[in-house]
Amino acid sequence: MNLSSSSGKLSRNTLISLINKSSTFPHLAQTHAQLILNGYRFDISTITKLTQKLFHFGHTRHARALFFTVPKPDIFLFNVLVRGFSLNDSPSSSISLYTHLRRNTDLNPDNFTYAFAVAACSNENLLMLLHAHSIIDGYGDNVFVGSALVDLYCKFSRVGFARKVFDGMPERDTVLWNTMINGLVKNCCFEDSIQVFKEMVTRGVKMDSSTVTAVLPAAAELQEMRGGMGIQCLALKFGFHFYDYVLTGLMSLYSKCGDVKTASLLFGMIGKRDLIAFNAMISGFTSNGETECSVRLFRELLVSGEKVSSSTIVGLIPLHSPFGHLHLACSIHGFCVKSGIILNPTVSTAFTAIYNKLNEIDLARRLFDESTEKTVVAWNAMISGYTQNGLTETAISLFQEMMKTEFTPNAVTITTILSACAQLGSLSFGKWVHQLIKSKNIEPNIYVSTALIDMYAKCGNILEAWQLFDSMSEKNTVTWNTIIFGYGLHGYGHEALELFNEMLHLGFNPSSVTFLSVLYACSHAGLVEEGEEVFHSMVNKYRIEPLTEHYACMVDILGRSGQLEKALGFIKELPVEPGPAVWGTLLGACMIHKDTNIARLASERLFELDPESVGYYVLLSNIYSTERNFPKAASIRQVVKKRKLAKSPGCTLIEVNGTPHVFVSGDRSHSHATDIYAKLEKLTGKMREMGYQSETAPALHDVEEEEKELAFNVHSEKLAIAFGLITTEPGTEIRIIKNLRVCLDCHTATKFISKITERLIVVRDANRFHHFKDGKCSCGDYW
DNA sequence: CTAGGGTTAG
Repeated sequence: MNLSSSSGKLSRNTLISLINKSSTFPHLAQTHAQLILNGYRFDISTITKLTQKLFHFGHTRHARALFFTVPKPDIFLFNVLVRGFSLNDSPSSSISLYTHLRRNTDLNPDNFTYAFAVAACSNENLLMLLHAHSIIDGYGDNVFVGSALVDLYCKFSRVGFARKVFDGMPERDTVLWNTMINGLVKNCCFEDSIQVFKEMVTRGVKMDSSTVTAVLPAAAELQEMRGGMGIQCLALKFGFHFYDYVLTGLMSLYSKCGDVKTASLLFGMIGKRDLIAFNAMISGFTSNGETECSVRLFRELLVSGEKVSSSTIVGLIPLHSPFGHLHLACSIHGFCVKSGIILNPTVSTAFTAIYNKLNEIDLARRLFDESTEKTVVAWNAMISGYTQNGLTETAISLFQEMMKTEFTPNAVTITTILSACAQLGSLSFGKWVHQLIKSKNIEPNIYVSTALIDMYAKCGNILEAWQLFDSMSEKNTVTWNTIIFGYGLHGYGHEALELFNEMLHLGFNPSSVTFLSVLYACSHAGLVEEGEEVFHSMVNKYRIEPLTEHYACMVDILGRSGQLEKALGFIKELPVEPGPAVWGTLLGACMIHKDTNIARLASERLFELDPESVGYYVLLSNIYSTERNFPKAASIRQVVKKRKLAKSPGCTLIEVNGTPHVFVSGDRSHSHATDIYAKLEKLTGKMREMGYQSETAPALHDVEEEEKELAFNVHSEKLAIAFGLITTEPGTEIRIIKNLRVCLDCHTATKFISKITERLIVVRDANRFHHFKDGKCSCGDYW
């Protein structure tokens, strides 16, 4: 059509319709010319429409120029401009225009102005200022303004403010509810978002598919299948059309909750599957162990020519599969390198984590060292890798290296390092970390507190552990498990049982580990009936299937109390094949009660099941020694020698003024060696006067003394105690850590020493804690 | 609507 040739005047409506129909910028420019020719260049409604369309085509500069030709713009035109700038990546222009409007015109901003200007805020202060203005001008109650405020406060992570605005609104429409739910989800307040959603449903507010799309990720994140299905049912009831977005959200929910079957069904229903849908499905398959499916889907994605994102890669890494996926992880890694996919910190950390889980620490470390862009998360992954693999010293030194960088440890770092600390038993370092938490203002969340409790318990300070536990406002099952285990570790069986009952009373769900901790506590305190009762309730009431560890604990409880036949009967009736842990426990019990027949039976099974382990050989040879069958005992030791099975040497650690000192059996290398031996000699004299005799009976457990001739050697434990006595003030408590179990002689000797020197001596051996005080030990000679 | 690191376990 040729507009310029038309002779008659065009009406305003015709022009507006022409503007609306313009599909390209040149077309629109032509319409603009028509508009001028027809005398509408100052007609504000026509100009406004034109401005809107200009913004639509992204011609911000033209729109701005046009605006300044209008002599007396009205508030509507201003609003279009404020909105237009902010939609076209120029939110600062929106704000300047708003300022101009307030300062230089007589116009009053309206609800649209505020809604649009709020959306253009680039920082929190500005937002608050506009919030205040809107209230002053009487638009504080407007839903449009309210929605914008809620949205922006959430974007600046000010969930509390957003919530205040939301709660204060006298009327709320669907968009406002959606905005609130969406904002909460984006800020990881999943419970709250579901709460708001439920309130919305209860109040009968009309939902739409955006509501569903917004709330589904929260259900998925909480792995709340029931909640998620409720949402789905509601959506069905309200008869929504299941848009691809909703389907993707639902699929992702099922995928995260482990129902990949339903997820893949939904995946098939999605009309146009985008990358996000693929990623969710791939990661669902992977975390469910169906790695072939995820790889297949990944191939499909590659073939379709779609781009692959870093989420795709992270979703492919079989982080949650148990073991044996090293090959897969390596090939995905190889694929990334080959196809030039940049390992961003997230992807790189995911690889580090899987290598750590597969005990491929060196591979993980190489990746960590190579990554140019380290993050706190990467440091944490590496430190936790060392901790999980028992390399506690390396973990701590890497942590110290991190402290020298610009990275500050966060709650996760602290949790990990506390776990390392607990393994190591270093109370002084643990206390230092505790101080660090306070001084660096690290968020004392449940992980940190639980790790602290564990650290104090394992480093010997059960009182501090209890006080921390007692002061915690929020506890979970793991927290309870930790304190129960701690009490068991220190031999306080009755207290552990009391805590267990309190936990149940408060409605916490006991886990498999809970029962392990309780049974463990029973075995350390000789609570046979209680142990049997707990085991029974675990199986029959709580329907928790016992693991080998639970069985071993039961064997320990029965065996220690002398009911060896009963223990053997228990083993024979096990529904599973008993492993070395079970037989080993029985063997240990035989040692205490000197039952050579059952011991022989147990050790035969052990030599079959676990020929590499030395401890059992030592135990059996000790049993023969008890029977004074020395040739047999010696021949067993020969087997150990022949097979070059090394037994870890006994050593003991003591910290004095924060410095660790390590002693081995018969150690003379220490700079204070002369003083230490002199002190021991003096003590032994006093002990003899009080009735002490060296215990000649063989060691009960896997202790230091291996050969008869080593009997002259002083065990590392006594050396450490003597050193502690001469280097600390009288009355100071002495804490030592042994890598093996305490032998009978040392146990008796330590009791005497605690009496003579009036010291509290706390010993952590390979198995538990002993508190020696006034000639008695907290274990009641039952260990 | 998709993605990385953390606490308990004879």
